[in-house]
Amino acid sequence: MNNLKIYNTLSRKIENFKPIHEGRAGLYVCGPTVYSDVHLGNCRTFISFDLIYRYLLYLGYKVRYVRNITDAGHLEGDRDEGEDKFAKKAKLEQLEPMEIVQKYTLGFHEVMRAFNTLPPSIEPTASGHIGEQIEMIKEIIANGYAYETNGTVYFDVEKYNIEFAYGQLTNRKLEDLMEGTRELQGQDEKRGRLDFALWIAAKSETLMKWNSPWGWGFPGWHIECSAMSSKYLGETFDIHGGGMDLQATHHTNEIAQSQACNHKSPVNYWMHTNMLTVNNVRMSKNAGNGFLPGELFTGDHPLLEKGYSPMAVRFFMMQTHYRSTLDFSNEALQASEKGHARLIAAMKTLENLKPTTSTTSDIEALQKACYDAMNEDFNAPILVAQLFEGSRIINSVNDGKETITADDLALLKRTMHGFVFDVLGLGGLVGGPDSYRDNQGQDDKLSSTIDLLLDMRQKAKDRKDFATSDEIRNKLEALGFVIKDGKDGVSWGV
RNA sequence: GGCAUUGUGGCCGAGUGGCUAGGCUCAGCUCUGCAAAAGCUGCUACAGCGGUUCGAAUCCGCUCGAUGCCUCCA
Repeated sequence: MNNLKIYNTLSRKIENFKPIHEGRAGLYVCGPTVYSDVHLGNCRTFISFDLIYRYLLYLGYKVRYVRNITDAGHLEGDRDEGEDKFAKKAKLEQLEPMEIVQKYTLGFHEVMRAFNTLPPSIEPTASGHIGEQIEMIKEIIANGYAYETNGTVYFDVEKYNIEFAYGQLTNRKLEDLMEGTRELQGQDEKRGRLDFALWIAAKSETLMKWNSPWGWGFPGWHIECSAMSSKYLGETFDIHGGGMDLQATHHTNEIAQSQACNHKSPVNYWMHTNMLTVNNVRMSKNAGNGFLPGELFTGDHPLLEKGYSPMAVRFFMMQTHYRSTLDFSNEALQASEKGHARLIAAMKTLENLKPTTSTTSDIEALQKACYDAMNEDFNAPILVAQLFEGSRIINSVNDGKETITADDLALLKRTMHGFVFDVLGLGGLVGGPDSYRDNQGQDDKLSSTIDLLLDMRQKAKDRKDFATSDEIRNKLEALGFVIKDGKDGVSWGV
C-alpha cells in the first residue's frame, strides 16, 4: 500500500503517495457541466479517474471519491461575460433550466454506466450548495481578497499574488499572465484584469438566481468546487483531478479561493489527464471533430467505420497512459477490439484450467509486475502488457505446453480477476458491462443450443462426415461465433 | 509572443543510460481431416545534427515538425 507513486502537477514530478490519514484517500474530480450531451473527451477523463479510484480501492484504501455536477452559474465566457449556459439552452429547447440539468445528468450517468465506471461516493450539485458557496465568499471578502461592485463579487488576483503564487500550477508569473489577457468590454467593475467573479449579480432575464448578501445572483464557476471539496474532503485533501484544460484557469482559481478562505493549500496532489484527439487535433465541443459516446457505440458518424462496444473503447483507453494524448482512429480502435476479445477469451479459458503438481511460469513475478506497473503513476499500458503475458500462460497451460499447481492457479486467478475486472474495470465474465448482461437467461438457452450443435458436429466428425461437420461450423461462424477445437474438446465464443 | 507537452518499427502505444514492453497487421512454422483458436519465430524503431559518457530512445545543445493552454471546454 505504501509503494504508490503519483505524478503531481504542482511539482511536475512523480512523488510517493502519502495520504493525510493512513489508509484513507480523499479524491475530488471536476465533473461535467450538464447543459448538453457528455462528449467522449469528458469520458476519457472520468474513465481515467475511475481507474485511479479502482486502484486505490484495490490497494485497500478507504476512498471518498467526490465528483461534482455543475448545474448552475457556468457562464459562456469564463471571464464573466456571456450568458448562463443552462438558461441559454433552456430558451433553445423551451424547457425549464432544471429540466435541462435533469435530462443531461441522466444521460451522463447512462454513459458512465455503459463504460462500467463506478459511481463516486458523493456527487454534489452546485445548485444544492449555494449556501456553502455564499459562506465561502463572505469569508474571502472578510479576509480582504475580494470586493463587491454592483452586486457582483470579484476575487482580487493581484492582491492575492503579493502573498501567494497565483500562477504556481502552470508555472507562470503574474506579469506574463497580465500580458496574455485581453482588454474586454464591460469590465470597468473589475479592479484588475485577471480578477474573476465569485458571485454574479442577476440581470432581469436571468432564470437561475439565488438571494445573497449582495442581492439576487448566482455563483461564479470556480467557487463551487472550492466549497464542495472542502465541505466533503476537508480544507486540505489528498488528490484533486481533472482534465488538463482546467489547469490554467479553473484549478488555478480554485487554489486561490481556498487559500484566501482557509489560509492553507487545499490539495496535496494535483492530477491532470490529457486530451483526446482525432487525427491529432483535440476533440472539442466546437471543433466539429467530436462524436458522442452513443455514436461511437453504434458507429453512426461519418468518422466511424463501425460501432465499438463500450468495453472495447475502455480497453483502448487503458492501452494509453492517462497523461499522454490519445488519438482516435478506426484502425487503432479495431486493433484494440481484437486485443480485448483475446484477453477476455483467455479469462474464460482460465476458469477451466486443470492444475498439476508443478508450475512452469513464475506467477508471483507476474503478480508483482502488475502491482509495479500500477504503482508507477497508474501505468495501465504496462499492466495490460503483463496481463497479456498472463493470458499467454493461461493458453499454454490450456494447450498442455505448460503446467500449473493448484496454489499457483489460485494466485493466477486472483491476479487476473483483480487486475482485469476490479482495476481496469473491463466488465464481468459473461458479456462485459451490466447493460450487456440483461439477457442472461437468453444467454443460457443460447449456449445450450450451441453446445447441442457442436455435439452433433463432433458426432459427424467421428464418423468422418466432414461435409456435415464443416457445414455446422461454417454456418455458426457466419452467425458470428468462433469455434475453437482444443485438446480436450471444443469451445466457442461470440 | 508567453507557459508547457511531444516526435519510437506497417499501425497504435510503453519505455526509470547498459538487460532492446505489449496489442494489431503481415509472413513462416507447430498443432489440425481442412480451418479456426492457441503457441513459437520473423518483419533493418527510436525526427535530424552535434555533445556528455566505457555505453543514450533515455541526459545536454541546436535545427525541423506536431500538439495543448494562455479565450468556453474533461
